[in-house]
Amino acid sequence: MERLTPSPSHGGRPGGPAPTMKDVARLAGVSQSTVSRIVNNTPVAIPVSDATRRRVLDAVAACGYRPNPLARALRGAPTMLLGAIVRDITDPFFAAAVDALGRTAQEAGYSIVLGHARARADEALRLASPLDARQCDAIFLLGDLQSESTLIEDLSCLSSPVVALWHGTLIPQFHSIGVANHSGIAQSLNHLAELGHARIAFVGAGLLGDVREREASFRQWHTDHGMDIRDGYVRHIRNTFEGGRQAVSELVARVDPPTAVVSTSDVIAVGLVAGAGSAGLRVPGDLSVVGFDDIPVALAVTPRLTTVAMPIAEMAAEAVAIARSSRSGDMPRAELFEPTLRVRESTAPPASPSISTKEQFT
Amino acid sequence: MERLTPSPSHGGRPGGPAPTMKDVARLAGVSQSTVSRIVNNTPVAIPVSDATRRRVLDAVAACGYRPNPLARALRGAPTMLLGAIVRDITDPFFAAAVDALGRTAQEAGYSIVLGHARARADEALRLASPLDARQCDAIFLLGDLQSESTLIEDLSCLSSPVVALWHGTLIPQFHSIGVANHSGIAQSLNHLAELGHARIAFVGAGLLGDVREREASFRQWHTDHGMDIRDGYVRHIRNTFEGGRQAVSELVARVDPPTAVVSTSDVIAVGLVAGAGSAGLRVPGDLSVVGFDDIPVALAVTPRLTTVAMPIAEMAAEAVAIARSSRSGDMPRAELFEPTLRVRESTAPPASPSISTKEQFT
DNA sequence: CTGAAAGCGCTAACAC
DNA sequence: GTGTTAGCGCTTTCAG
Repeated sequence: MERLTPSPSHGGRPGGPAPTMKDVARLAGVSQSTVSRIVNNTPVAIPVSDATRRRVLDAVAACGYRPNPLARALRGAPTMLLGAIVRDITDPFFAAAVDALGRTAQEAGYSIVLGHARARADEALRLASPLDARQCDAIFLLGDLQSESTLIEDLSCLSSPVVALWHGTLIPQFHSIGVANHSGIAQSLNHLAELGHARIAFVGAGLLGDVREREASFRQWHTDHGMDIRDGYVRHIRNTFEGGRQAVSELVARVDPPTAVVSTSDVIAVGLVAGAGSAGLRVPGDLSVVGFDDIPVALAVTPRLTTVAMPIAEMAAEAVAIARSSRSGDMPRAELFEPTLRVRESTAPPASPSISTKEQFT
Repeated sequence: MERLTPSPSHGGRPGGPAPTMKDVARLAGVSQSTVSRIVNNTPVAIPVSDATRRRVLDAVAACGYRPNPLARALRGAPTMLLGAIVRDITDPFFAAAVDALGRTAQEAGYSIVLGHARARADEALRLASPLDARQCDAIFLLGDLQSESTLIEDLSCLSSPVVALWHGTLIPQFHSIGVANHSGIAQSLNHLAELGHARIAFVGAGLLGDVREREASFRQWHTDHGMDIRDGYVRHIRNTFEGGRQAVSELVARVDPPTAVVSTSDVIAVGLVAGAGSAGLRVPGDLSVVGFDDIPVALAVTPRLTTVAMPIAEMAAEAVAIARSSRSGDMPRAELFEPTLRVRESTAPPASPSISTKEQFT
């Protein structure tokens, strides 16, 4: 099997200027265009002679030539770079999303460039967008970035396709891939209702689109079922473990504590479980908890989290597919994926004074 | 304040070909080179006339011109792209590392390109490295990638600087930034020893460099202190929550269970705590647990993890600094950062039959 | 003070 | 079958 890359013995001295196509041409005693044809396997009416091909390929190997992607890109070739603009890669859900994107991208030969959400109002036009869109064949928006309005505007006058994932509220000018939040929340609440819960709280990170939708669904579901939501049962916190911890400590201090909590992420839910533990409550005995996302950390706690799972990999694959197939000028497409509730150990019927926790737990 | 980017009203129609420098020149009625000078603020003996400058700047704004980074890069300008090759972004520690890298990078105007660790032995020379190094001004290796020997070899005959972070065992040809694993483990063990622990187990993800070093340090410490390590007290698992869970269940099933465990990551440690909970053990009462990394998830469990923290941000900043300052041909530099033990709630003196857990917990 | 022209590394007509 | 040539968008001498 042929080596793909130069080893030092091939003459590719580190530090030396990279060999160009011209060097190969000189070495093989042919013209530059011939090298180009052979290297690119350009389909041509009458093929290249085998002798020349050999000579050129040998020269390529000899000097460790590799085509310069920049020059190719300048000529209009795709850069094979996909931009992913994500607010916070530290959020395990988005880390998972980037990973999924990376995997599908890789299969198609692309790499992922991480963009920065925070727009910088800097010196000059040259850094209009830190991740300059022209270097990428497509841009993915991960999460709700509506607040970055200049970003959105920048992106909307761009020739490369933009796909928004998990943006929550729609951005009309871009393709979009989202999750059916309403269904996810309804599944969670139906599950809790079947278990017998009537006092259910909601804990979500404020502001962002998907979360907002989930909260709306939470309210809608209560309306649909003729149930009231008690004052203070809907809490807005930051999307952190600590946020979950705090929220639960406030919730259980009430005179009418909830018997169950649905949260908008597993990060929060894990914090909820930890906080419940610190407060001396058992989960699910004293408090049932439902998460959202089904990221690895959902299995990191005892009890393992009941949570809403999304087909992240499929969504990422679809995003890449849309990006690749979309021609500029196409109508933006919008797709919604169905989430599924994964019932695990963090939900159970609410405790009632007469029955011990153990017995209720089917 | 000036807008940095074209809005549609400026004529930057989405989909239309991006305006080039030539367009601006025509629009302003000057030559292309003049535009270049003005746009780049080229310092020149006798400056450009204010009238021309105005005209050009107006033209730039009018057509929404933005320089093409590809063309600049072709001319030798830096691409402002930094490659980060990371085995698994899903590992919260490396997500944090990438985030830190991204932040420092951003401050300097760079973006991060995610590379793929898994080398592909594909069709032709054109995709020698999926993340072609020539597109990046520098490459960062995150974690131990020694196993990807072709990657290492590829990278070593490269003109751009390569910095290896958290590689564990040294890669002689690259700059390297690591953590003093020995110190971290020693701090953990000293802490446990002071608490009175004598039966301490080690749980680590196998194979990789930093982990290997940590295991060696664990053994070294025991030797230095004239202590034996019992058979089966050193366990190799995958770096997952589940791995930690399983490990603890095996450990506590022994006739001589350990009273404390040190692990090579917080992910494992959290799994350990969860597993202990499932097994009916209290942490730290029945089992003390020490993690490594001090990532957010360390606070996600009850009790909060005692763990070894690394100055991730400083390390990332130093990596970027080295990358920027390094000229090809420089001697590789190696730097070691000192970790610090953060004592929290997951460690306490070992239970002794006569004293209740509560009382021991200072 | 400004313009003309060469060329970065590569591809794609077009010749021969 | 292979070579010549003209750019892709930009920077940079070198002339005016």
